[in-house]
Amino acid sequence: MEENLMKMKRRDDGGGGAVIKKEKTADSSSSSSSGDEEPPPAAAVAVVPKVGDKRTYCENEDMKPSSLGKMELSSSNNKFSARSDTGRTGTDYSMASSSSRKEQDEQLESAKAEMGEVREENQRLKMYLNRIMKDYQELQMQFYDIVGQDSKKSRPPQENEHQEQQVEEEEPELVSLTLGRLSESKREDKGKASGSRHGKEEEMRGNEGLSLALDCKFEASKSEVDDEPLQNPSPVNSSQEPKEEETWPPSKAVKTTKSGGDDEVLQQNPAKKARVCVRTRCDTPTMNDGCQWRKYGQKIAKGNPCPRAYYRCTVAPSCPVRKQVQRCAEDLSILITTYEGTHNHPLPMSATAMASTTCAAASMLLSGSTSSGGPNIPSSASSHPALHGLNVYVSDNSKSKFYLPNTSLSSASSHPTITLDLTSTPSSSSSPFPFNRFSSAYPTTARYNTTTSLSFGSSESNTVSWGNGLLTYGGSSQQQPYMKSHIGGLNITGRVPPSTVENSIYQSFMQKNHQRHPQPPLPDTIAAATKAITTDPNFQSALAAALTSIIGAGNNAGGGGAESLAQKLKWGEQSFAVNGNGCGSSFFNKSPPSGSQPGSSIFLPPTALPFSNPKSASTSPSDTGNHSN
DNA sequence: CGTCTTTGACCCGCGC
DNA sequence: GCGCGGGTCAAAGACG
Repeated sequence: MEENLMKMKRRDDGGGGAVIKKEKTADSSSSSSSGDEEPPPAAAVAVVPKVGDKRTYCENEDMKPSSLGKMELSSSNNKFSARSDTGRTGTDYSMASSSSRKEQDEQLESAKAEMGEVREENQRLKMYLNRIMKDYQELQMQFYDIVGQDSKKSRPPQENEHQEQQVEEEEPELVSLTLGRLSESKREDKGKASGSRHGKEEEMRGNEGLSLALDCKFEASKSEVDDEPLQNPSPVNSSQEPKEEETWPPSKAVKTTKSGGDDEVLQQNPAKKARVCVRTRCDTPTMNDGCQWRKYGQKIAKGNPCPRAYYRCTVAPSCPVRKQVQRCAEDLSILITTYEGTHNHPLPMSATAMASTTCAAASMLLSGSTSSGGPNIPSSASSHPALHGLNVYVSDNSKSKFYLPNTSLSSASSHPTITLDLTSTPSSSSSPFPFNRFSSAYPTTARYNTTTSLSFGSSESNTVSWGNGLLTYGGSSQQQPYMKSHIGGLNITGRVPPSTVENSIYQSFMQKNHQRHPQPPLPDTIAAATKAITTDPNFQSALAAALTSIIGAGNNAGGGGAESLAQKLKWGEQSFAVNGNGCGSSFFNKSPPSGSQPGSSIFLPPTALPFSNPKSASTSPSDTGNHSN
């Protein structure tokens, strides 16, 4: 046993560099291949006239450039298509004889009508955006309030032996999240201020419009500053690790690792081996979550033809974190990643988002399971908006059926598992809409269905670390208009006055889309969740991850309307370097060439799923298609 | 040559 | 107690 551990350590030590190297290679390759993944904008672009394209429109006197601009902003391809035809018709009739006057007038009228519609839509969209902005600002303010309160609460020292309780109580308080990554300079500052959480927050607050500092009290005190956490594990954002370590006692690691800490944890709470299951849409073998993983096994689980791959975290030699990666049997495009354990090392910037999310989920799970007392943890799931905006299911394998219909992770041990459904599309439904994701496949637990879909990792076209999760709803690029609603959905997650958001965002969404997606977004659930947001600090980390992901998407936004939207989403966050520098370079260090996907950078079509590129297998390379056993 | 992935074998827990 | 299935190990091959 000891021998093996040492062996492993040696291998892990050496493996890290190689993995990184490989990852970089993968990045470059993927980024270069982004063009291939580019959504066929031909149709959309060809149809959508540019503002300056007067040849198309200006012959029609009623087509004003300003209106055209708005039209373009609305990014409604279908409508553009219609209007484009109209424009061409206008060209024709300018050469027509006066006998066709009536016909021209009719066309003109229809064009005007369309313009009116478009304007209205633009107005609505602008309103949405404004609301989003306002909501965000309010949320930010409340967040700061919460952070302030938490920091005060966390002061009282609890040095008793019951770390489990302590952690569960303190964990939310330990989190100080940074929404939106920092520029290089900011990172430096951050590092310098690692010991002073409040100072850092204030600093960021002052300098950046969007800042929730990821930090951990435990770690911050003992950790050093490092801008390159990968190479030198002295943490800039090491927040998750200590928390997770205490809240997610790794089952196997406890067995194999003789360290006292783990034993302690195990003894304290042997039954609680929380797992966080993340469902994502990903074409690639694994989702790039920013960590380095080494595959150590693969098995075909019963009920799922797709093999399950087992990975160990190799960022640190002794890191007990493991993850299982498996394709969903129902929808092979869905990747199910189950994290178990806690990083005992600083994480790369790109990995903090996922870690914080999973940490929040685990915290939510554990705290809920302890407090609610029910094995199914309904109260936990329903009362924890921590991951609202993601679909969250909580299951305790000891009782309830694991949410994955064809997967049973429960047999080995009692693993309370929380599932973050980051797939925006139903696995089996033809509808690409997240609202429709109520399916029998998830029978057990509360679900927060929102419009938010956080797609982790990098895509072949948008090669980014997971932290650069892209906001996508899994639809085609032609569904871009919905994007705004999705963003609204996210805002709902952080929105404190729920009624406003629900009414504004969801209503708007439903107004626009309920024809195609008649299923309501469970307003009660949303209301409860949003209401609980104000009281649950766990939300912070999930929100951080979510917003970070979205902002990362904005960072990747190439241009056009998406870019402007993304820029607005930055909320004044200047440190998001569009070119992939600064925070973008670190956290979203794999930004694709901007403009490669005009007007749709945020909205990756399903063909360009924002996940790890196959070559980035370094993080978890093996193709799960390989079968063994 | 060193490292990583693959994969068959083994271990262990759980249910019957 | 036995079988099943999940999880892990470790030798061998692959890869850079």
